Amino acid sequence: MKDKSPLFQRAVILIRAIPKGKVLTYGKVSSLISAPGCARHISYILSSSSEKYRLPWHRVIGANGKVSMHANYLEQLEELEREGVALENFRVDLDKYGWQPSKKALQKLLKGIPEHRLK
DNA sequence: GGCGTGACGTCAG
DNA sequence: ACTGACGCCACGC
Repeated sequence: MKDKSPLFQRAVILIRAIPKGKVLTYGKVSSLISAPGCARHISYILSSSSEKYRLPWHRVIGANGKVSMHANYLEQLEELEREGVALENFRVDLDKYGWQPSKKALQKLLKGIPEHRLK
């Protein structure tokens, strides 16, 4: 994906803003940046650019709080536990650890970055 | 410009 | 609660 893409930029900013000890799901990320349905794309961003942009990629998990299986998922489990996120059998309690940014905070974060134009 | 693909989501059984 | 089928959509070949 091009780094210029609004979808990409918004995703990167949002992911970087996830507080320590909190998590977001792929679907939540996509809807928060006004690109619902693009959950799969979030995964692409993480796998391709988490190093480059120093993303806290371990704080992004699948629906229902389930950690996705990927090359570094073991590292992800360690990171989460280190931040105090309890894991029970590859799962996180979203009610407890799910991040819910306020509308205001969200606006501030994404200020100046155009929304991705959905088809 | 068509076509397969993915660190996903949802729903049925 | 778990599994599989199917839907999804921008990217990249």
